[in-house]
Amino acid sequence: MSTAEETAGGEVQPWAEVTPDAARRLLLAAVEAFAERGYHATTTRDIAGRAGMSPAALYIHYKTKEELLHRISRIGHEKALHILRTAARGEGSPTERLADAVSSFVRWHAGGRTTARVVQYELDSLGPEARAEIVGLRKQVNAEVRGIIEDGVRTGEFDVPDVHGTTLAVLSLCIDVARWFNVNGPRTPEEIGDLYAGLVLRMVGAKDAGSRS
Amino acid sequence: MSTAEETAGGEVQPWAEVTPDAARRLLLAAVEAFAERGYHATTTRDIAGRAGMSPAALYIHYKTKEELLHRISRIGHEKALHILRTAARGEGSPTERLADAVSSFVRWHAGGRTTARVVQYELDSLGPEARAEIVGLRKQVNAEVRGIIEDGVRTGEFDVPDVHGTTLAVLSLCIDVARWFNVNGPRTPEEIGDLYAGLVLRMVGAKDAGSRS
DNA sequence: GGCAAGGGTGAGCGAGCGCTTAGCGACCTC
DNA sequence: GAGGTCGCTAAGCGCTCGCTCACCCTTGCC
Repeated sequence: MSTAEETAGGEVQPWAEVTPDAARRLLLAAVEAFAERGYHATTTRDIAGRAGMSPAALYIHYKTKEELLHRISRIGHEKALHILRTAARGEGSPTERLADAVSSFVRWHAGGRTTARVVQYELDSLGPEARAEIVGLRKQVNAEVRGIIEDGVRTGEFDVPDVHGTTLAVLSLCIDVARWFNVNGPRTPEEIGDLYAGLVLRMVGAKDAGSRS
Repeated sequence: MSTAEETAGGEVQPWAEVTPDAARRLLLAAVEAFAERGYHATTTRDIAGRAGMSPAALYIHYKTKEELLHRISRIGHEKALHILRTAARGEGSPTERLADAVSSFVRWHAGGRTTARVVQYELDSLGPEARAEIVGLRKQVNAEVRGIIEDGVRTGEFDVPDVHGTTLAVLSLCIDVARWFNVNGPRTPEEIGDLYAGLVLRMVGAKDAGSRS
């Protein structure tokens, strides 16, 4: 299930699209710093320092500190949406597709916790226009999950009295992994993904929820 | 289920213990500001302004800005722990106690979203000693929930292969309510609490999970 | 009335912030 | 080898930050 973008350490590196090299190094440094201390507590001097550059170098590649966060947030959300779409629009029953979606979404939040933290928790640090764009992406994320659940209800595989509320809860459960997951903890992203897929199948009342590991 | 501390607006006001009055007004202003913009993005001038005071007034009642966050975080965690303890150590079957714990815990996160946001998401803004103290409280919170689940497994009411992982997931689900809950949204804290209690009973494989609203 | 005590204010300190500007060296073109 | 371009740096601007300090007003006690 792991893609070519994953390193041995498990951290996803989907930043190949960012060029030139110096801009990518700055963006990576910003992701680390934002994840560790939060957007507002991070200084441009810190970002530039982590990238091995002077503070002024940042402004050659990015207009403002906020543009850095915006770029990170957009790329991250697009990646998350892509992961969910792949699972949601794949073949298989709604049960299989929901399990696939949850486990891969959770793996992304755990394995790429650094990025996921920035993506999920620094939304409010964006300005109004940037936030509006990101909110649009989040609605698409929501729609993908709701789509699978609706499919399962239609086929009779799921028993879900409140589709909207349950969709919200499922996504919420996955997203919060980025808050508590610890790389040095006892569980791998894969283990959390499997555990959560099973829990979510139970939440939607899937017929064979118990039969999965 | 609502306590005397709840106002008509649904926002909990457990700050009666903070005296004198000026100190409480400052703390309340800080809770609002931290919840809206985050600890690091909030200025002491903003806090004092919301409380109708000059910037210097803050330092009569609190040594630093961080002490404000520490006090808020401790009081909030103690309140959350008290809510969970009341449900966990009440009478009734594990199923009833778990449903009670989840619904009241969720109600607190939704209804007192302002406070809950600060309590749950600004932990990393505390210094090492203050954070260590709060982490201790969080472990007690975790233990209460795990205790109920273990009871349910023992009586055979629950079917939980991974007690620690499921405990983590249940708490995570409840806590994340503080991130997304919207006071102007379509659902009341009570509705979310009931919905989540039902979902959690399904997660632990409770026998009568489906029979609850 | 005298006066200490405590809650409050206006002004401002030193530091660090996001960001700008002038200029430098490596490289390409001809 | 002269000149232009690009990526980058050293220095620093204007501003706001957390926090302090000298002073003031109200209150209660004798």
